[in-house]
Amino acid sequence: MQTEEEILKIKKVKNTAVRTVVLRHLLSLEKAQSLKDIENALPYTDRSSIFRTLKTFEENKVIHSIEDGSGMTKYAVCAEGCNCDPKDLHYHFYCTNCDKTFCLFDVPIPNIQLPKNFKLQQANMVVKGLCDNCNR
Amino acid sequence: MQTEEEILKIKKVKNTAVRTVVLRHLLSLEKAQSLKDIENALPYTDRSSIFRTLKTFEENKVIHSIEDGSGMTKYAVCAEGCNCDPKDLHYHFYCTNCDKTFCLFDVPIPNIQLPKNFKLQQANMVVKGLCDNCNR
DNA sequence: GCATTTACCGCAACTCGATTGCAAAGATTA
DNA sequence: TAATCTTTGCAATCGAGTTGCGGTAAATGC
Ligand SMILES: [Mn+2]
Ligand SMILES: [Mn+2]
Ligand SMILES: [Zn+2]
Ligand SMILES: [Zn+2]
Repeated sequence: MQTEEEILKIKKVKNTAVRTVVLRHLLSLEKAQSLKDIENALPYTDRSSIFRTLKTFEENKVIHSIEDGSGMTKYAVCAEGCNCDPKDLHYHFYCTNCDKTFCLFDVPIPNIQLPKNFKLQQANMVVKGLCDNCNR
Repeated sequence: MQTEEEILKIKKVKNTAVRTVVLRHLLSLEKAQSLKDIENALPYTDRSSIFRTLKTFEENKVIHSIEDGSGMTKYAVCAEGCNCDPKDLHYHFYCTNCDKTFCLFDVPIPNIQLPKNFKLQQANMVVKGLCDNCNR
């Protein structure tokens, strides 16, 4: 597991206090976080600073965003070597019981046979249901 | 192709003026529509009435909603026989050039091998890229 | 080191899609 | 018809996201 500093260095994002604390927070949780989640967890850091940090992170592929249908965009740290290309596509799971959203890095995404002449650039794949913890 | 009246009858939704015109509008376009799209297209119908109509339609599986990442929820009429179950899952395509979002009913969704003890209920699968019209 | 430029941060205000309270109008039932 | 339930339109509100701006800090040039 890389440290915040290593990640920011690799992705060529300048290290600042806010960026370090936001990235550290995202790394510390397996669950994708919303802006509000982060804001609540880091009460001394301003919302707009967190917001701009997330934008910067996303532009530089430190994190990727997930639209899970909850009304709030969630953010998760990219896997090592991720370039946010089609090859880095993976499912996300949203648990309808515990509200947890996370990356399913280990579930293979099959080839998507788009209609003739369509070009794939990106995807937002959210699978919804019960996580192992809630399905008992 | 079923008429509005037939669809509402099958789905056991009472037929009203607003419902008929909203459903007719959705049926007339192949592209998924946002609340604002519909509002603009039906200037004499109130936004909140359209909003509540869409909620009613969704609850009764007349339509389904799509979070395409554009910031506005889009709505599309369910296919005949659709129950909004996992078996009715299909991809949606969002064209990053022309902003058109639509159902890919003909692209098969492969089995998703969720981790052990996870239960699939629903999914929001949005593939993004260039549609055939924009990819030239 | 010191002045200048650039980037980042915090605060407050604002945008805009979504949602709700409420009363009037319409439909259904007794 | 009278009572009841549903739908509709209007206005207000909510809330996630976004932006303007002035202050602070970091980087750059001399
Ligand atoms: Mn992910
Ligand atoms: Mn669809
Ligand atoms: Zn769960
Ligand atoms: Zn297009």
